[in-house]
Amino acid sequence: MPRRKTEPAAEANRRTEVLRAAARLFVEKGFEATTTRDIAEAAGMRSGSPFYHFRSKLDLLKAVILEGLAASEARQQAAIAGVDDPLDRLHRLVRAHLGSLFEHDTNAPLLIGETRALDAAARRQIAEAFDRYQIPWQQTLDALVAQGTLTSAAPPLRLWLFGMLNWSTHWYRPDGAMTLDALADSAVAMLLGQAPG
Amino acid sequence: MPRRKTEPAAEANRRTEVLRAAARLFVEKGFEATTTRDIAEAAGMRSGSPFYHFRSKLDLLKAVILEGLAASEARQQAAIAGVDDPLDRLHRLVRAHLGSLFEHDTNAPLLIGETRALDAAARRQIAEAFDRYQIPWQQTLDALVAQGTLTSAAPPLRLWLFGMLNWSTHWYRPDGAMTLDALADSAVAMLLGQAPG
DNA sequence: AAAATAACCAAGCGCTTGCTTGCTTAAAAA
DNA sequence: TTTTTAAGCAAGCAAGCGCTTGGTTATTTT
Repeated sequence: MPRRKTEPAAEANRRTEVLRAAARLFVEKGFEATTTRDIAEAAGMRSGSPFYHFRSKLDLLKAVILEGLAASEARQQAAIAGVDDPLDRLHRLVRAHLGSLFEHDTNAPLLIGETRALDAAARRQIAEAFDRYQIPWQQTLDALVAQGTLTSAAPPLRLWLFGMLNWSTHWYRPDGAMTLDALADSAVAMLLGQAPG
Repeated sequence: MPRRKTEPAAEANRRTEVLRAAARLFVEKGFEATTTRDIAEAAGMRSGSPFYHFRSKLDLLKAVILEGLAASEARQQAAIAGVDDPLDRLHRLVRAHLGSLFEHDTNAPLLIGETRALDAAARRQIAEAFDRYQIPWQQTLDALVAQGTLTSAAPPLRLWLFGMLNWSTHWYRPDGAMTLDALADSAVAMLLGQAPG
């Protein structure tokens, strides 16, 4: 029984609510520290009910990461569509990524560390999705080299960049003095060697 | 009964073996996913024995992080002792930090994320230790600004740098083609804006 | 030699965990 | 109107969890 008789047929899948609750808790407390009871309660259900929508807790983790990553990818595509200038593109990529980390409710990149718990097949699938996500980054870095703004775009550069952005979740607070735009500016300046505008 | 009658009085504290085993497992599988039985087995004990040396699993985590951090600090001090040139100092700081991440057996920086599990008092204590660890970094960055090698050393710069190094644990493999020295070179080059030597 | 201590082991307690099973009911399909 | 389906709930099971307790033995101290 759908626990609400009102709202005729509109409301979207209840599965999504479980997914969102799980994503938030996984990020907040970590995968292992989050119980399926926590998730059920956060979604307003009884303890066994999430298992109607997901076969196992691991399955739920996999879905959280993959669907969250897909959302970040969509956000990324929207941010750079039609933008040709490489520096502008880079800035938008950085800003969109930080947005996925701090603004969105399903921030997948944070959960890379939790993939430990998954089996090899799931890990490979997630790694492939991450690789796809990073393709526009490498292309943009290459373009910056071609126009002389950067001197080299060997693969480690992209990984350094990606890493420094992801780690910012350990120190940046969105409600602090620094805006997300300023954070993005700072990151780009760091990459370009503090050559200020 | 100390399980070995040989080795008269030499062998160091058995506590240390528990600590090391815990450190390795916490890094490998994460704090929550590691059971006290895992730790006991890795140290060659029965399941309850670690609790002779540590009051609780959380206490063990705290000790792993604090003592690991102290070891990294010692390594850091040894690396920069008597070195005056700022760029040389920076390079040594970076190299020593990567060494703590990949070579040492108790690599504390990786466990920052696991402090979630600890109470506020322990977290504060660890944060203070981390702040101490970062003091030489900020000093060196300031010196690089003073000599004109960097244009700015505002606090985010140090955090970006620290973050990109720490995140390298997600992609760098010490047994791969790239040596740790080369990795350190690459990181410094990234910070200086790819101005190659 | 006697007493104290350090460093465990063997056994298990109470609780939490992921997950299952059988039932129920609102809504949709026939 | 009857039947089927989607979406749960109530209850609980077996395994695993952190941790305790009471004893045991090699070593150290007195």
